[in-house]
Amino acid sequence: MNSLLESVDDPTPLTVMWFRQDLRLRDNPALCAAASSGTVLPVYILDDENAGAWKMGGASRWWLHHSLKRLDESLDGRLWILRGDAERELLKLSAALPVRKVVWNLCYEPWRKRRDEGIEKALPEAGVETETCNGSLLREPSEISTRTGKPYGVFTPFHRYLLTITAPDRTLSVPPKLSLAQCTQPAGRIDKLELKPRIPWDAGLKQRWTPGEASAQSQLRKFLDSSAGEYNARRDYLADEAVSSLSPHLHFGEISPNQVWRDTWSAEAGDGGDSFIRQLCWREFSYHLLYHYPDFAGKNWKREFDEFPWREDPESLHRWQEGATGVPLVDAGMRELWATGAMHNRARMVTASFLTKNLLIHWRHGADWFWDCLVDADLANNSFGWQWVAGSGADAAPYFRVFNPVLQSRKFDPDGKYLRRWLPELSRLPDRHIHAPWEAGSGVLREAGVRLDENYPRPIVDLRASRERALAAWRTTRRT
DNA sequence: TGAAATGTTGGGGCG
DNA sequence: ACGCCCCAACATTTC
Repeated sequence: MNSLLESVDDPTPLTVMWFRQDLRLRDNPALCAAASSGTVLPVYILDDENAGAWKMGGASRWWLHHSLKRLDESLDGRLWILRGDAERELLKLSAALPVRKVVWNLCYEPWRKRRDEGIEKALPEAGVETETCNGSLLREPSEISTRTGKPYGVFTPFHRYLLTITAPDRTLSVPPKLSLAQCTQPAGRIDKLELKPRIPWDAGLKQRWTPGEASAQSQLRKFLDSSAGEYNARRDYLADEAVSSLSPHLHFGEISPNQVWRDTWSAEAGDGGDSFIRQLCWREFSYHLLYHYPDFAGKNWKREFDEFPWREDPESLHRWQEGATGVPLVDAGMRELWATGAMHNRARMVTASFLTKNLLIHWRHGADWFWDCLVDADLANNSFGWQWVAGSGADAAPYFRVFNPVLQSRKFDPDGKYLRRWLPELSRLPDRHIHAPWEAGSGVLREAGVRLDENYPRPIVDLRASRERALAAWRTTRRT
């Protein structure tokens, strides 16, 4: 605390801009609100104490490290870094500095909502004002309901409604003229959060991603200028780079969904644009559900799945995690995840279907692994996606919709480009056989240098038999 | 934002 | 020329 006090050389009342999932200056309503009330002290608090089971995973921490560095640079090195229980830290800060007010954009994870409610009481009791804004969603989940006043449980009407209330555009908040507080912390304070991995496994992440607001802006620009028009037609093709790759930027709030929405409409990208906007609406939908059903991240939304006979099978789970199931598309996806911290959406669906249906392993195990590996790990989206595939979620795929990873592979990676990128041991197999090496003749395999069970495994489950097993399991718990 | 089983149709080979 | 069979191609149903 002494270092805090010493750094104060100015008694001007301060407004704290508490950065959370909004690591940007552009279109940041809370930052604008803070700037308009005077001298701003920008603060970030790494609060692992309140996150519980949802403490940020390894890949996300890597991203956060770099994003904080960029944000700090854009704030002339004035970003104030704290760590620990946010309420305690804010109270300490307010006691040490002349803080008049704390402003932030809302978050919607149950643990954050609970914590923030406490802070909204505690700060005023300590004589500090608070103000909250909406900076992470198109619309506040609390403002949206069906005609009967209940939360939406089906995507299509939710989507339709969102289009009517949000189109044609929304105003972006203007980047403020910031008057930053004249106090600084010692250098190296971001490094001290120890967000970067101790053993350097982050080479692939570095190569794939550039965290930060500037990168988010150029990524959106690039997407809208080059591939948005073809997004609808090409987004499912695994080897194409037709997707926006904005998910981690959106998750950390390096760009606002509001701006993405607006810029996409103005780009007039036809059905490619519509289709992309629709994805943005899926994001809103998962936040809507998490907000209204705080159990959504941990529990089956459809309660009949509580009796589903999931298998405990650590060995198979491990093979799935490391991309050694013997099913090329599943392994390619899992290796992409491990190497880059992200996975093509089509591959997410296929790998998740394989885990929950062919392997009959609980979606929570899959969600936990993704949570740790994804740079875009997002409680709302990740939980929603897993429950959607597993069939236990709101407006989910019906359980019997089992993906056949070989057919998906042939359809969405016809020339095996994606498979070859992630499975070099199979790269010499001809297109015809790369999707299912165990079905290739021994001559073909020899020619390509593939030795089953030696340099590439046979499938750990029979696809047809495991599909039948899953359907049988589902029939035992089904309520009609 | 499925896959597989089952049903239907129509062209072509062939006795 | 005709009926029959095969089977690809497409449509429908079921899980």
